[in-house]
Amino acid sequence: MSTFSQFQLSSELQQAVSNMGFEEATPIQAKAIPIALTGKDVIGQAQTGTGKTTAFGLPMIEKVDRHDRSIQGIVLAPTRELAIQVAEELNRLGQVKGIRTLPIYGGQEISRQIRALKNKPQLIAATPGRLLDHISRRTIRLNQIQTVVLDEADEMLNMGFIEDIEKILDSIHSEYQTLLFSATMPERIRTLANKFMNDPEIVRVKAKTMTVSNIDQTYIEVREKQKFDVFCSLLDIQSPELAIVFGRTKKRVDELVEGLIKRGYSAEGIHGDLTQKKRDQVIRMFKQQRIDIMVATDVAARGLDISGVSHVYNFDIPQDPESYVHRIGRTGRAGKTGIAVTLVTPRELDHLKTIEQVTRKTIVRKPIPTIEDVVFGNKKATIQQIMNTIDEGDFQAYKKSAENLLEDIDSVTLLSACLKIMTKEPDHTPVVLTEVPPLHVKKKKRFSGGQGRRKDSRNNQKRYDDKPKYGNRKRSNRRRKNG
DNA sequence: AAAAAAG
Repeated sequence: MSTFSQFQLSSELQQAVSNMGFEEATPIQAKAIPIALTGKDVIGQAQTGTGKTTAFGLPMIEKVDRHDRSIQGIVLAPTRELAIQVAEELNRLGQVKGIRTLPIYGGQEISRQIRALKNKPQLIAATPGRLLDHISRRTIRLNQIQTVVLDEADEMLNMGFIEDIEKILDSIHSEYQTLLFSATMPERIRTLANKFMNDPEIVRVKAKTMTVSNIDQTYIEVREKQKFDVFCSLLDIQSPELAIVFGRTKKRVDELVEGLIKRGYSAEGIHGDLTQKKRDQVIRMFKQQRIDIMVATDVAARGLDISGVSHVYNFDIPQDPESYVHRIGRTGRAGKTGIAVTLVTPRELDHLKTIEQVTRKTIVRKPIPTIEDVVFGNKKATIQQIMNTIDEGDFQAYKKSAENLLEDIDSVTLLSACLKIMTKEPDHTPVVLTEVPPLHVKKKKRFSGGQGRRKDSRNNQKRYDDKPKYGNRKRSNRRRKNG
């Protein structure tokens, strides 16, 4: 068990760490920080939510020369939200030493960023595309770079950023230290490391500390058409403080938000087709708990660290096990237990088994909640509301009426009536969601008949006639013959 | 097949 005081950190950074309330280092921090402080390149294999930002942030900030007002370190991240979050965290860590970090990402007015750059931040947290833009405009110069961090490198690879990253690294001419963090180590990442890193030391954190240990994982089998109603029942029963709901597509997210609002929940959606302004605003509102449900595509699956997320709902089961781990990792943070519920249609059950195998954790089946469960849940929520009001006090104005009422009616009858009016009836406002096609899980490649894929229209026409997209199984079995 | 990211 390591504490931050064991690291060779300057007193300023020790102060910064204790200001943030950190004492014990997480495993990745314990392993990566001492090595990174010596100036060596580090490859850290760790999931999100393991305290990576601090792991690379402290060594990076330690090296910054505060009297030099040029950019001395960059962090590259796969999504805009992540870049913003990393910048916030680095700003907190660097505050005592007076080191500032600027987030640089697409979708925000570039002129605004250029103005902000005039304030001379020493560190930058960026998405690759916009950083390249700045480099070509010469609004960002990378001739004093001491440290480069590649955060979520495998995700940046998946999103096709590797070329951009190489361009960025090629344009740095100073001598710098590289810290690379990645949950997995595919070949392409190793190649990148070989090409750009200098005898890196690899540190691994066992998959066990993969953050899912303190998350209560369950699933409910539902038919597609029931999903929305079942989901609303869940919300009523569990009354989450702060919940993230994941949908499979952007359209789906929009429809879910609309449906939830129709039923009186306070929800907002976030996905890549919204303006960056809107995205920033939704994240902010959610963090301030001005909305308690955030509906998202996988844009919010990785890395986002929002304190107090009590529940994660997979309205649609995620494509791959890795995405599952990332999504549910948004809850159960900072030592608290989180709750993750996944809605699964019958034909997705196999896929759920695959996820279980990969995460090596049983996902417990729960029955579809009954009306009674919902009524009970609503009653409980009402009682909680009353308790909260009592805690807050400030109901002097009602006491006289209460006393008058109690003269004629006994307290149990009176309170029962109050509970009755306050308790929300299950809402049945019809909400129609566009069905998402059933998840097409990748299977082992089968002998394709040697034809390969043809793109000419004649062939397309034929395929269309032969294999209706969602035809029933018997039919397609009968027709599987030309192998 | 979907999502993300430069405009």
